[in-house]
Amino acid sequence: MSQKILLVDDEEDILEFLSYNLIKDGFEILTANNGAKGLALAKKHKPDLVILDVMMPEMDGVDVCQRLRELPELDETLVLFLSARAEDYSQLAGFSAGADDYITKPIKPKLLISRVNAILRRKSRDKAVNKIEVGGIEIDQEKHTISCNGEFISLARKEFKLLFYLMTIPAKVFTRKEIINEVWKDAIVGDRTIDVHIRKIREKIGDNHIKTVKGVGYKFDI
Amino acid sequence: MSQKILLVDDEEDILEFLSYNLIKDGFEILTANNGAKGLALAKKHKPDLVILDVMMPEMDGVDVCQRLRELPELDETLVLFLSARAEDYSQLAGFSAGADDYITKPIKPKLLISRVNAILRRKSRDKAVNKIEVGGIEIDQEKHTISCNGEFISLARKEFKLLFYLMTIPAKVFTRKEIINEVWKDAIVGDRTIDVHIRKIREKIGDNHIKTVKGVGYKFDI
DNA sequence: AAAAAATCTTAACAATTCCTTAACATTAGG
DNA sequence: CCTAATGTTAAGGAATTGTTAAGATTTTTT
Repeated sequence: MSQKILLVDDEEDILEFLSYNLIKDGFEILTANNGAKGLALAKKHKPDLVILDVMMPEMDGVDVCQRLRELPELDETLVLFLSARAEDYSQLAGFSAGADDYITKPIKPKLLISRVNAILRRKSRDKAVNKIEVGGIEIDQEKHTISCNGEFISLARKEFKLLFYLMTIPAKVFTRKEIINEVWKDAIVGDRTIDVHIRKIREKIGDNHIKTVKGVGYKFDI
Repeated sequence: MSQKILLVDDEEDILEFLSYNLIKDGFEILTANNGAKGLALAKKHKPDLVILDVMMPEMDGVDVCQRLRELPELDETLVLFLSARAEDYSQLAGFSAGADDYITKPIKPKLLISRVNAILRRKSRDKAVNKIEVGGIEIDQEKHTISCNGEFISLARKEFKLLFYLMTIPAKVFTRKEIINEVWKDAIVGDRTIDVHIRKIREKIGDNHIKTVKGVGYKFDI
């Protein structure tokens, strides 16, 4: 499974140069020659990493990064800045905009590749924590999968989020309020909505794992 | 009641950046730009959490943490390290010095906030009284279960509330009035209602634990 | 961009569990 | 032994959750 990288730079030369080097190293590459296009591509393809030039006309790298960070669906995406020199502005502004790393031009291929690899490796390591296994059921947030005694089951987004939340503290009863706050951060939904999702999860993983505590909430148990 | 966080870092930029993000999330913030000041502030204000930069001139984060841990009045205080990279040194030394968590730079606001919330939530959960064990019977409010010699028994909501209340002070006789006030805060109910619930609890956990004190009330005993 | 598919939410109704009560039985304590 | 307090039981009603299908919404495919 190769990793997707989005390159955003206004200079075509640099795009080509970066693409060439990264493709050679086995990455899947998307490119955009301005910030707006970059944002659109990021939304669509959810790359693992975005490499952003700080200096671009109209929407600069820092702007793009800030906009990216506002999108909840891209909270897994990493950002690496390219800055003309190691100056204060780009480092600090980029940093507080949520950059994960930066490299300075002129770009040396070897350094670029090793930096990109390092940052992506770090990501996958941080995420390794997001695996929970309880009583024969394993849920993996990174891969977005559950396996039930070795058999893989596909859950929809909300179903997954709900089950994952219940599994974070096995046997704890989560109140409907807690569930709504965590799983439906964005919207306001009726009470029956939770039930329906619980039902679907039970349909898929079996009735014995999610228990109803009437008047209180639900819990995941063996 | 907002929670207090003390930030200790020699870089003013980072202090500002962290302050900004944490204040936005409703925390009360104290800052210090070196280890000694940090220690002094910690003693004075007893923050809930101290966020420590590992790398600081003179007294580094690990030192500060060790000194903090020697102060009995701060045994409730949690420590989170900031380390430049995820290197072995900072992780290992930090944890053996008594750190509760660490995050690596560059710091992402969302990750920081969620880590901080997680760690403080963990603290308040551990502290809350939600488990009582008396004479082989354990009642767990979080899990909403009672286990009687290792065997789990399910209680309905009112039954649970009533038993939990009686168990809060073992051997104390609770009057009917007290029970009504605590368990039936909302509604007005007849006297027989209590009896019926007591009966159901006895049916489930055995007759030997809840004793009737005629004319006064009930008590939980071994 | 349109169409198709998958997902999410809701509303209505069904099923279940829980709570309360009333009526009557039993018991403890004077 | 008498009486007030508590125990017991079953039944109805209340509250909560389960289920289903249909209409929105979102995502994916064409």
